Amino acid sequence: MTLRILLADDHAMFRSGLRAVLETQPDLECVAEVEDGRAAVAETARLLPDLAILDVRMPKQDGLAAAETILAQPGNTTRVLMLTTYDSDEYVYRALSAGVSGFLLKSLPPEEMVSAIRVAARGDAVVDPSVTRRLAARFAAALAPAARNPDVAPGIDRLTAREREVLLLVAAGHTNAEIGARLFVGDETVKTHVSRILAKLGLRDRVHAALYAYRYGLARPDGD
Amino acid sequence: MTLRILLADDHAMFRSGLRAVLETQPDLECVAEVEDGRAAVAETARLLPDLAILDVRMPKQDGLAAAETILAQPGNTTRVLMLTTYDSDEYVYRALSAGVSGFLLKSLPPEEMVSAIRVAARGDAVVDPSVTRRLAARFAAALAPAARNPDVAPGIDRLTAREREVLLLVAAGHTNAEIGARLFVGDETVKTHVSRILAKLGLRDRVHAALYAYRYGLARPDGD
DNA sequence: CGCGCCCTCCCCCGGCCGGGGGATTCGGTC
DNA sequence: GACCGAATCCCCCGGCCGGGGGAGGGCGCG
Repeated sequence: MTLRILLADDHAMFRSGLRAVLETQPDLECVAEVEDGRAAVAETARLLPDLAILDVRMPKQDGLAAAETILAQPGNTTRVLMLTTYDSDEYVYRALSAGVSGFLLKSLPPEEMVSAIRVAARGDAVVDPSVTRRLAARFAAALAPAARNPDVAPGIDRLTAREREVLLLVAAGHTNAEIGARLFVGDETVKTHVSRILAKLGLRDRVHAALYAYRYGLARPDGD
Repeated sequence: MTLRILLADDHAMFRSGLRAVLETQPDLECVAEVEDGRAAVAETARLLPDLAILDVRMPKQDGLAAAETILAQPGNTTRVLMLTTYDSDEYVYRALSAGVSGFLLKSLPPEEMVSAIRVAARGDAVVDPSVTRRLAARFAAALAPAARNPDVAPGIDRLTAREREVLLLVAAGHTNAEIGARLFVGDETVKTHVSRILAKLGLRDRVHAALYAYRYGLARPDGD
């Protein structure tokens, strides 16, 4: 089974270079090359590739916006790998929020690029080490205040780790299908999680679940 | 300049295997081997290695606690690489909060282990793809609100007084029928109001309407 | 008066949601 | 090995929800 890949970058030189790298691998097939974000979205919808490799900077629509559009499609199965020349905090946060499967620098050696593509295609995520470092620091900083939160949410300890994860996504306003796509599981599974959450916390529906999360500071309304 | 490394794992077999891998690299030197967390902390303090490779599960004190102790030392210069057999969310969060430079599965191929060691030693971070995936999901759900901007509710002025009233009740978690009962109108009427609210504000469903209300301070999660 | 806006109610319909089952796999525990 | 919890996926079904219509009545304004 070959991996069908879409390539989006405004530099023809870079595209052909990457394409050449892909062609060294018999199981990787480049099904489309586009040079702007809008075309990336359109071609992804048309060809349904397994993976879309998007440059952050592109004309008409940048790669971040394109990634958000693609990953927000109901029933989307295309994973997204973001590429950038220089890393930047905002880009990373926005990309991860959108649910991309990878965030890499263009300076990555070809063989590592290939392995990253395979990782992303199977649903795992790969982030450049220099980016991971700051991500980890940010994560640690944001986790510290959460640890010393006074008002403890009643019954939250009865939830499993996965259920808490789903609860936050519900609170962010996502549908079951979207949550499934973001967590790389079926929407049926998400339904089960949501049902258990509601039962364990004694809540009526997902709106109340969202209120619960906000009331006890587990989530913020502006954190989509 | 050689990298001085401390190895902590309770399985002698694994230690010798990893040590053998390290010895294939002229610039990597294993300065100590220990089999429990307490010894890892003590030897790190004594030998001041550049890198400590800690298994999560160890007798006396686990790798997480050891990492926290080591990294919390004032003036510490030893980076920490965590290893685990099976990944688990809590482990990762706790490890990253402590400030480790890497979190890898023991199943990692030797050559990748070596490259990860170099990444960690230079201060960047490396996280196993399967772990990164869930980390990204968690990040998207919980951390994104870090970069936010408060505003005046856009489009709120386009709502009629009645619609604003309904919006608050939706945000409080009421169903259309409940809102109808409270306002002494039919639930059909409430449906119309809700539809207009969603259309005017460009929102998708009542959950997003609730988020909108909280985000712009129109309502509070604890104010029913 | 005619017009527009708001509130109210109604019908159809497709889709998401939540409850009720059940099933499997995988770890961990006893 | 037996048992249990967690996570994943599956089916059925009734109900709420949201979109797209339509259709009255009240109220203010030119």
